[in-house]
Amino acid sequence: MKKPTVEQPSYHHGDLRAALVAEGMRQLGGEGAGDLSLRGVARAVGVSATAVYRHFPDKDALLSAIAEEGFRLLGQAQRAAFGAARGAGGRAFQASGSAYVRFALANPALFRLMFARPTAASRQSDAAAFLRENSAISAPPGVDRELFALQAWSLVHGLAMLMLDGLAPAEDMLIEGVLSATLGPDC
Amino acid sequence: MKKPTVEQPSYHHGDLRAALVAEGMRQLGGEGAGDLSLRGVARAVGVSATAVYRHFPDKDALLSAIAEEGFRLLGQAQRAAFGAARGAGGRAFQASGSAYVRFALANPALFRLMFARPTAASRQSDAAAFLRENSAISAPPGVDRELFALQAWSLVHGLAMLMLDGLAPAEDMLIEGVLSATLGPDC
DNA sequence: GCAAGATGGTAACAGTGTCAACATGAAAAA
DNA sequence: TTTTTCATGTTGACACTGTTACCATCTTGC
Repeated sequence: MKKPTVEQPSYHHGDLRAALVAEGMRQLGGEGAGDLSLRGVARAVGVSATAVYRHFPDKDALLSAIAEEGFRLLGQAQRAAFGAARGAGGRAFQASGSAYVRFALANPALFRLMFARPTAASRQSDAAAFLRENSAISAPPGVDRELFALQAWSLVHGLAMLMLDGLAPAEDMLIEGVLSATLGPDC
Repeated sequence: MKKPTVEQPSYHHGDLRAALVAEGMRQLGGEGAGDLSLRGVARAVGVSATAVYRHFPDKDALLSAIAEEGFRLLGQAQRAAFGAARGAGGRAFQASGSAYVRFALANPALFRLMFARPTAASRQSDAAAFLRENSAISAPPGVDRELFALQAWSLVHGLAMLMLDGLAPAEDMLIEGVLSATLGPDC
């Protein structure tokens, strides 16, 4: 019996876990509103609400998985921006910071979700690790590198949050202005 | 008929709106968990769930009122720290920033609530106004004051959020370190 | 004193997260 | 191949939530 590569409704879904995470990302995508419901994503995937519990112990676990995927994408965006700017010969670290903020603005609901959970402060390591590495590279000589990293992270994270909340206008020029003022012209 | 100053159960509550906001603050207080329920605060106040709707059009309005009160307290804490530090002769602006972060750490749930609503980016003016005023005073000469204000705000807000999320250890020394590094030794 | 409006309560509805019990199908054991 | 086992998906139910329509009570201006 051949494996059906086309969509063919069957009792077993195949890879429900991935589908749930993907659908969750989709519902949060764009300018999407705040909270998604477990039943909602299950419905969208075409599966019963309780089927989710075969793959996640509870709703929070599903949200955490989605957040994790978000952190993966964020790290990826940062790396891409860093590489591109370094290739073009300048301000690579600042470029990665700017990518951080732009990612938040492009995926507001996802970004909020990623940081709105006191639980599970473990798996953010991807984005965090990137920041630490590259801040070590980009730190001005003579300053504590850990401190510089935290400072840079605080700056971009705070700016992203404030813009998301509408407390600062979400303009690209403003992002560059704030970042270059702190990170210095040679980052 | 004299007005009873002691607690005496009566059909009409007296000042239910204020009581609801107060109870909401109380439930969010301390290390308190995430979200509070409309029915929950109503129950705690000793009133029916639907009585809330005589004072707030919906749950979001109640949360907004609580958030507003939070902003009032935050501004108050900042002002106090600023005044005290100036009296003691130094680093007043940095002190207000440090107060910002410490407020967030002392009231995690409230702080999250305050900034977790895309709606109503209007009434934060209290804390925001304070920041603008005093950053104008404290800005180093020759830099855009609006930009300096936003930069400072981003830094403290980001630091507060990261510490709340457990992505940076919530240590007082670290706060001072991050703030003094950016705001300069003469703020 | 009385009508009117502000403030409170009850009952109900749709929607949610979650659990227990059952159904199905695919892979392991015979 | 047949059988057993186990991961995966379903149905039904429960307690809880925000919200609405309607009824009860108190306060107050005439």
